[in-house]
Amino acid sequence: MATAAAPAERSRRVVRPRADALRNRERIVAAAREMFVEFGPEVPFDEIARRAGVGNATLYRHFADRAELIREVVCSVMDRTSEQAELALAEEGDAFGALRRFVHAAAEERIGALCPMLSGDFDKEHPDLDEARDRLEGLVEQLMARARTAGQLRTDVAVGDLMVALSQLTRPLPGSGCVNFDQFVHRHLQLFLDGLQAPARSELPGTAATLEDLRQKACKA
Amino acid sequence: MATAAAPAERSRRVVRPRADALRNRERIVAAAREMFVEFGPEVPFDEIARRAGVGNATLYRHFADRAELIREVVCSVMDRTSEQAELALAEEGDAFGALRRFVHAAAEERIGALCPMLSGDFDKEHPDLDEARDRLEGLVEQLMARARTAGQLRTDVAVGDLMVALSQLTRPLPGSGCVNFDQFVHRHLQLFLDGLQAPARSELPGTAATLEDLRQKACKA
DNA sequence: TCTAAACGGGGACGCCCTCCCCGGTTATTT
DNA sequence: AAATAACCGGGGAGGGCGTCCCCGTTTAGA
Repeated sequence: MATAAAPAERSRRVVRPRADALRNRERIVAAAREMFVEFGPEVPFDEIARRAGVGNATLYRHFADRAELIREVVCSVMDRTSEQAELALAEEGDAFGALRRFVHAAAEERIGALCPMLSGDFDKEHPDLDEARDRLEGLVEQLMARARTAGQLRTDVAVGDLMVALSQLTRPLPGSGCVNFDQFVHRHLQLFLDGLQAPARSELPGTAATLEDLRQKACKA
Repeated sequence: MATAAAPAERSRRVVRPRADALRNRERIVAAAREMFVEFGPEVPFDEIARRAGVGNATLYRHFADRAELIREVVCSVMDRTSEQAELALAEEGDAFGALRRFVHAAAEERIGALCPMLSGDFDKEHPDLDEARDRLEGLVEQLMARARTAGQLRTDVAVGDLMVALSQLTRPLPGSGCVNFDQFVHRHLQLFLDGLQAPARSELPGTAATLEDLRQKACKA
């Protein structure tokens, strides 16, 4: 019995994680996301642990250092955002309407919280990160391509333009979160989206960029 | 001799500031502005002093605490931005063109650096601050009113919308400044401005707000 | 019921920021 | 031009805070 290796045993690797351990890990990531959004990536680990309802030791047991936790949160947010993009692609008939829906949904996922994480000690080369970024970029590219093909999106913008502006506009104000700041965010996103519509009302300076360009530029800086 | 009070003595107050002291003060404010833009309001005083080319003691001699230095920098940036607004009002013929010119000029003044300063210990009630804010708001209101009257600006936006979005879009990425991030900023501002143009391409959620509303909301939070 | 993995919180270590002190330097006065 | 006093600069002590470990206790899993 005790040594009966079930067929599922292989998927458990060498040691199996306990059920509450997995649950705690998820709670930590969720709490970290909230704290990062509200106070930035420098928030003390102990505070994150308190928010998650676990001891600080548990946090250090799951994540070796801050960079690892940040990466986990970043990937998590990107994945959630990708899911929103897929929903928008699947459920929305109008091409530009899908883009609008995605943008507002991404704001709700607090994608702007990712911005402060691009600083400091943060391994931008991790494969998990590349995968999450590529997936998200591909989906957003699809959304934009459809709108562009439909003649609803101006032709001089790229994924990088949308994602950077989206991140910036949804970035939380540091310190105490403004009560109804969300309301403003969606107004600004709406205005920005109006600016993205075809026909273009002005000529843009510079050139469009992909997320890959941004990553390289960020590293180079 | 030593006690001979010259006629000009009255204008010198009790003690007269030395020439190099005044120069150092200006250099400190300028350096602080750069450092705040690049690293946020939590940047160490010693670093600011180093950038300014003065000793740290000189910095503490001129500013009692961090809040005082931050306030000085904030007022300085607002004043510079107000000057840009006046120039745009005076020199630009087209109403919306003046607005565009102001927005891009404000970005160059790094007005987005003000955002992180709204957090933490920061006396939002100081008269100098109120004065600078009122002046700037009045000028921007003029710019927007002219464009609105000319039928070039959508009617469902107010000063608060423009200033908050402007601050958000020009906020620097923390950590190492991205080399050609400026190029992106101006692209996004241009897109946002296109969304501000009349006729409105979509309906905005929520309601417009003035800077006064923002201040109260920020305090309330 | 038994075993061991996982948990939790208290506390020491170490870092960094703040602020003061004092010898040297520079602007101003006669 | 010399004297004087205000100002400057760098080094270092003090203090707060975040990180990380240790060990008694709890709880999932068999």
